[in-house]
Amino acid sequence: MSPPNDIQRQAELLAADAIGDVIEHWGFRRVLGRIWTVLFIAGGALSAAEIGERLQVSSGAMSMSLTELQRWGVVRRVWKPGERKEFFEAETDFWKMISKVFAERERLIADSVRERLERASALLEGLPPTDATRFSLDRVERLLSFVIVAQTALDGFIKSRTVDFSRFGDLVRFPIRAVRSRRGA
Amino acid sequence: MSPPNDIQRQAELLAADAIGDVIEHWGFRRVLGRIWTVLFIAGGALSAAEIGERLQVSSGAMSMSLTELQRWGVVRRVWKPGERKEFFEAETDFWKMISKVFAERERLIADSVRERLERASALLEGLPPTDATRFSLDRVERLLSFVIVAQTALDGFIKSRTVDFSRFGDLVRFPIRAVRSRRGA
DNA sequence: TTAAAGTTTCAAAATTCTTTGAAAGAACTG
DNA sequence: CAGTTCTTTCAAAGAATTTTGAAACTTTAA
Repeated sequence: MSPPNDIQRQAELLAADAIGDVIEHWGFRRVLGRIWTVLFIAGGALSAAEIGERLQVSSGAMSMSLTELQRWGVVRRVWKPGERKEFFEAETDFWKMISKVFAERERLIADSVRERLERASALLEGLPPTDATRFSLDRVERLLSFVIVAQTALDGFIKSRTVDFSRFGDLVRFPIRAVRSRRGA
Repeated sequence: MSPPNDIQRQAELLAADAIGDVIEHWGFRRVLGRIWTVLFIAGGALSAAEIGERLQVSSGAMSMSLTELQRWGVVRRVWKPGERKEFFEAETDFWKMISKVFAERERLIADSVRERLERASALLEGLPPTDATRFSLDRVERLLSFVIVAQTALDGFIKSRTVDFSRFGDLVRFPIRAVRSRRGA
């Protein structure tokens, strides 16, 4: 019979892999989810070496992954008195993590996407207005509106934990100017 | 001076790349977003060859990408009378696309994740109940609760276009049994 | 200051993902 | 039916991402 410790580790890995998959489906590296899960289940702070051993991850990868997890605000670095090495613990507030990750993600691409769509729109506006260019322009502006509406909705969600996307339909049904002017209201 | 067509194409590519980036940040291949965008801006149905030419994508990649886009329900295949080849057009209803994609994503991993977390939980329940195993068990059950709450919220969002994640805090504050039993209520 | 312990960096290796293009397969046409 | 056109498949190539591990760096303690 294997010592209880082994079974506990096995359960831990099973859970870590499951959450790793979830995290991967949302566009992060699987190992980030696995590390966070090990810390979350452990409860107490663990050293990088300890985590690396349990998950079979090299010291280099651990260092990089832990830095990244901290950037996303889902893992904290802590020091224990008398101990030389650094320890890490998981953030346990799910909402905090979700909102931070959403906010960070948005921040990373929002501006560049809007800037490019605006540039595309400007290019089309500079063209002689045929039916074809007017149509394309309308479509590009719909994309831009969508991006703005989605960003606004996401911001609201982060602030209030609540979203209502009912107005999304407007992006299909109404002339684009009407939708966009409503944004501030 | 370049003919207007070139500028229109340039604008199209600019927008396609921008939306490609958005889509990539949400875990899909960039080319899927680029193809959808070209179709969306074009409005009318285009052939695979036509799209491939505009985006510089091989016929093989086009075929695979278009199949995938159809699986996600964001592009439709259409036939034109008298034309031998197939044409494609973009779904334009943003909400339809978002909800379908969320639903499909969830379907793909939900069961396997829950099954593994339940297995981990069962393993820990089979262990002699020390403080350590009880703690780990609590944490694994919190993860399972979180996954269930998130899935329920996502399902609700897809149905009603509305989410309220206020209860998320419960996953941190309350004993886990209380949170999970509340689920049905 | 030196040694020890621990962490970070980064080039190379390994792995995974994506694309290509040729061949096979369908579907239509005369 | 044979030829033509178009689509799909898939093995190999290419690209991108991730991981490793050794060297460089940092911090602490004596």
